[in-house]
Amino acid sequence: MIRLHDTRARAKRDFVPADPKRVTMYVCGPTVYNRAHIGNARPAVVFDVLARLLRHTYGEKALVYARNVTDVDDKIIEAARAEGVDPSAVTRRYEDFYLADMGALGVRPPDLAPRATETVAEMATMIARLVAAGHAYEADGHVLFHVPSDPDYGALGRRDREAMIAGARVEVASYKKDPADFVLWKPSGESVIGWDSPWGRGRPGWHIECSAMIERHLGETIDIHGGGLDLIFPHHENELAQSRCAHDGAELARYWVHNGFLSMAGGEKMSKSLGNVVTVGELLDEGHKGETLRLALLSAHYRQPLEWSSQLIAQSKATLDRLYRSLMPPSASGRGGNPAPVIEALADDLSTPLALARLAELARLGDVEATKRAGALLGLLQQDPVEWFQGGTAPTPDRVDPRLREEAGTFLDATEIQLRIDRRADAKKSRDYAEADRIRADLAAQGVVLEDGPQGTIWRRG
RNA sequence: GGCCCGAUGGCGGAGUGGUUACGCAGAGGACUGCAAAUCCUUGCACGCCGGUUCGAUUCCGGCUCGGGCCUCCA
Repeated sequence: MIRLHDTRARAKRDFVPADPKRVTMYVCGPTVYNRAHIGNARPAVVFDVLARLLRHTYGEKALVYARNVTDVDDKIIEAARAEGVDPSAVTRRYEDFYLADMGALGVRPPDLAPRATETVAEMATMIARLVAAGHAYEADGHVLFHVPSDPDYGALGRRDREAMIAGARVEVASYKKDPADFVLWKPSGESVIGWDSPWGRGRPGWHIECSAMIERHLGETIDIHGGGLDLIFPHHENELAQSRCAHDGAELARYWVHNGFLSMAGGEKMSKSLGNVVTVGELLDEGHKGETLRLALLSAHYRQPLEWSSQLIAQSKATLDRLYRSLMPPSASGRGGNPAPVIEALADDLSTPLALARLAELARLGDVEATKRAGALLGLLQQDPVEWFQGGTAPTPDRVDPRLREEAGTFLDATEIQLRIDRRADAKKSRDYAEADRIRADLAAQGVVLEDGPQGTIWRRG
């Protein structure tokens, strides 16, 4: 039995899908106008683990997991204008980057990755339905959702109307009937991306995108809706209201799951507007492996804040070294093969810290089979251990930060390293320890660590 | 101002009404030409003040501190 913390109930609930043969999950994906930062990667990794757990529980084919791509948005329009290119050039580029970055973190592509621009017709249909039902109105070229028409509005974020209006940081547009009303459709000028509609040429508001994509690809009511904590209000609140009002009261999602934030040193939230972000691409270019970053993201429970630091990365690397070492002969005994303790930890609201502790225990026992199977649920430990320790490609000049280029020039390939190990073995045989130590220190300076074992010398990249 | 979340050792992070996981880092030992890795041993914590209780880190109340949201945000 899987238990999940449901934001609406503010409590852990037993997860019971509407149809165990077709479990549906939707997670808000990226707005593609720049590179993803490591904070953006947290939901992708967290819900990837949840998807793996659901597939393990209900069957590989039983889960339909959709993660959208928001490819029409004012920031995209701005970015395209600044570059003097078509918005689609911007969105295609950053969608590709996103998939590559997430792939590096071991995130499997979702079953569906619908784009907003390919779902505009469905959005218009849903908007028209809301207008006809009296939940939305046209004003000054816009179509707005009328919040007072929905008595249940505000249940997800647990806030009442007065609080929302009192706390509003944004000036209320004069054409709104009610200060809380939000945009479903907005007009596009001639030079701006737009679609023809009953309300004139325009483009969709942000919230309606997800509602329409969910309706089209997953249905009126889905099992799990996921995303970052900050999306609860207004994004998910609005999504929920639109969908429920367009679907005769049918709930949009049966469980709402939200991940907490990453912070930078000092505990401050990592965000683009604060400018304290580090992108996944930068971290990879610094030589950190995607799997290390993934483990770092999973080291805290998904609802807890996680402070991102170089120490966290270093510790994650050390942990993976230890885990991978347990998979190598001769420590590998391969007995048992039961990953249940890890799976049980994940089933309890995705407790990755407890799961990782139990994974370490399996590794310590030398239970290779169980360690690998449990690792698969977490998206870890699926490489060949030798590849983990010795893998790495010579950085090419265009990929490397200029500050690192000098070091990059000294990258040693496996053949060269073996040559030096052989030379050191000769030196040791003739008891020339000074020369042996010099070779070892020289390699260490270039990031290659030697270990003398009973089977001879093995090496790894530190 | 309103709403919400959190506070466990040097660090990360579980869990529990009574003996407080685990990992990293630290210390000592074994092993090693010396290291590294590994193994063994080991020190270190439940924000503050009350209450309930035989007993509270755990339950309740208050406080302090930190974080998030309040229509850009994962």
